[in-house]
Amino acid sequence: MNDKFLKPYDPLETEGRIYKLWEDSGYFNPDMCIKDGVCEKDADAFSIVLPPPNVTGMLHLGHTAMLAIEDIMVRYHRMNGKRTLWVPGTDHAAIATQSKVEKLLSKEEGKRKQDLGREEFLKRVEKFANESHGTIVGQVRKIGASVDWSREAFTLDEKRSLAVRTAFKQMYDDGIIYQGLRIINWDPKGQTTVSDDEVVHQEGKGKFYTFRYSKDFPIPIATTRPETKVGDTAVAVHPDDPRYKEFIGKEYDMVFAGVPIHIQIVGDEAVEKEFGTGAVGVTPAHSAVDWEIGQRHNLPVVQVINEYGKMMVEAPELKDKKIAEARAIIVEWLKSEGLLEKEEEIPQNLATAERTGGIIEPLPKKQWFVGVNKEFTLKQSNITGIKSGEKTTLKKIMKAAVENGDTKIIPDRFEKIYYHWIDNLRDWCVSRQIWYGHQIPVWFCTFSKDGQSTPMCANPIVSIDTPKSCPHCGGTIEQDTDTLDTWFSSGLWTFSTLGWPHSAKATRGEPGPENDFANYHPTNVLETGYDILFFWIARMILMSGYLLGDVPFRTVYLHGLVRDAQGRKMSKSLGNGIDPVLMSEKYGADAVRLSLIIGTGPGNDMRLAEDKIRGYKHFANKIWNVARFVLTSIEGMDTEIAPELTSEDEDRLAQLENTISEITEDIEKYRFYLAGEKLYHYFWHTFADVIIEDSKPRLFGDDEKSKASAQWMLWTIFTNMIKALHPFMPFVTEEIWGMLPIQNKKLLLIEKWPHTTI
RNA sequence: GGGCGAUUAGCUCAGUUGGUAGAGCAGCGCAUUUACACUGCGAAGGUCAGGGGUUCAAAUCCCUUAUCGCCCACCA
Repeated sequence: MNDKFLKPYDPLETEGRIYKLWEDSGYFNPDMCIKDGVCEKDADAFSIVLPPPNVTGMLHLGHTAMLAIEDIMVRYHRMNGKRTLWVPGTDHAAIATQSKVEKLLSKEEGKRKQDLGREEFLKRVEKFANESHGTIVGQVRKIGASVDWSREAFTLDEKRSLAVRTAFKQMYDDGIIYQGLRIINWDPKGQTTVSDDEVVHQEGKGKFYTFRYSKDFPIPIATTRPETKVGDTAVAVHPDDPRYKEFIGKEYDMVFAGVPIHIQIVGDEAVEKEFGTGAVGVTPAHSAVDWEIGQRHNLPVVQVINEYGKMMVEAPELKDKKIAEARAIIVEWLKSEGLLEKEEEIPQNLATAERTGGIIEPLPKKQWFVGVNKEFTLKQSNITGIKSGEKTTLKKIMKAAVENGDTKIIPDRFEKIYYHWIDNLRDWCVSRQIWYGHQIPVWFCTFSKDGQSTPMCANPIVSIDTPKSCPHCGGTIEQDTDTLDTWFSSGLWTFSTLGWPHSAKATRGEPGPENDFANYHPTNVLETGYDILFFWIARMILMSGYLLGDVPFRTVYLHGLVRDAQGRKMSKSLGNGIDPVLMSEKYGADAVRLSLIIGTGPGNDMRLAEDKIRGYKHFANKIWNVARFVLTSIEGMDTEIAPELTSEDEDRLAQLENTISEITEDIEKYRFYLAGEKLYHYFWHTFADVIIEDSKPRLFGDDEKSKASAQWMLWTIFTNMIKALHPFMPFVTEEIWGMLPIQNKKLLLIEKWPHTTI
């Protein structure tokens, strides 16, 4: 027996070595598995893409949980002879990464990105992203994830960039992507637009002021934002409101807080008679609702707040004042003029930008949008309920994909949440005024003179390849300086990682990366946290549905958030984060994995304390000690030929079969927490505590037949359990497997999953 | 305003299609020429948040109340 068994199991010494063994074998790559007969060329596929971690830093326990769950599925299916592919990668995470580097730049060098210029700044971001990438792949290895590194992708690399430009062009040509002027969410801190989903509402209190523009104005209005009222161009009332009906159509000129305003009274159904004064001061430039009222009544748009959150009116007392200052000045003015009728405190949600925390300012801006209600013809459709060649919309596709069961979401309550999101979905603003990301593949033809550029040709040039000059007039062209929302490129992830658009016409069946798209798309499972259901999952269904007429994955498995022992979200500022790498080094990756699997169902948040991880370290050691005992007990036994078994041993093996078949079913039905718990419980409290203890007198007794039966029974249970435990605790099981006396042994990684007769 | 989830042992949580309540950690007692002290054995600990209903049978299904948490939403 190996001397190693004389000491307790040492994960630190073992894990790096074992991972290298796996990686060197090449069996994370399905092509290699086919080549060596681990699986058949025409075996069923099991494919999964790794949700690409952001290159903003390092992995946290949420990532570890994700890697553990996915690795369980992948190892299980690989052991079952499937053509198993797990594609790894990282996400450039546009805004998140850029703002991180901006912060570093300011902290370390006291510089702003403008001081460096776009090109130099982007070099810094790339350097940062590269370092972060190195950390991340190291962590992914440490956890034992059996991803195919030969297919690693990055959302901003050349191949993915081609996919992005191809998708953009097709959407533009179909009229789905358009440029439009409307109210967008402006983040003054990040100096960019953000999408509706990137706005986070924070509960707070606000003041609700009721006032009149002037003594002579007939209708009082109410607002939480007095500073925007200098941009009002109308007052809207309900058309049936007896109090105000008679004023509809009238116009007034006044000077409000030193700013001349022109107000017309309009009747609009959107106004609620019962709320406030029953009249709305309409500010088309600084409120999405008011913008729509403005559209309906052809109201002028007067912008009074700029991109820096400062007033842009001429009145000297307000000019260049910050929003908060302007508000105070205007409230003071209202008071001094005797125009303020009421001031109350009300609960109010503050809209902030997800990444920078900046307070969102609604502003009118010309941006690029993906139209979710725009009709187009879906040429080829595999989506149930949508026929090939039928006219449809992105919204309909997204809904049909889940409603008709082409994609299932686990737990299913999230399907309802998903539908609700789609029902409320508005056009997706995809352009960002940041530097890091996929630059929009649109060029404008301009004529430059004296530093002034004027547009020449009316239509922009949208192209996959960079055009040299304007194809219409031969003039010089400039690329749109904006970049795309990071979720645009992540939306393509399931197929951009598999070679689309190049390998879209590849031959099914022939192994090799050039045929990945045909061989592995749609993917089987997408496993990720429920917090990115809208950001990512919905966008993937959108992109895949539109570009391929297919779903991106058959099943979505959502895991919960990992919280600390007190139930708080782990964060740097709280200092309560548990570092997965540190934990792996202390207790072993197997223990960390198991602690994140057991005791947590899909979609539920979990609390994790270090004690739990320690508990599973003990389990790894228990497996180790059982291995030692079994190896000692079977010395001299023939592991090839079964002896005659006692009926008790037959029963024990039947119980093993039964347990494994339950575990198999649990894994198939995505109940990993149950499978893990059953493995743990059976191995420790049935096998070790009862079966092994009972076998001791027989092993050391004189009855040779009973001894042989006991040996065979112990050996059979042990080897099958090592296999069944492997997806959950890959390192310790592979290490033990390597020391077992078995003829023509392969890596446990590619051993067959224990099949049951049941 | 709408929707969702949670409430089970001191703590953290499981409990699959309803069939006598389970684990880890903590704690208590016992055991050291034992494969394993990163151990074993044993005991203790729960009117499954409250109330009502369906059922032969409810932690599980239905209704309701409470508390906590989350998500969505253009009440100015």
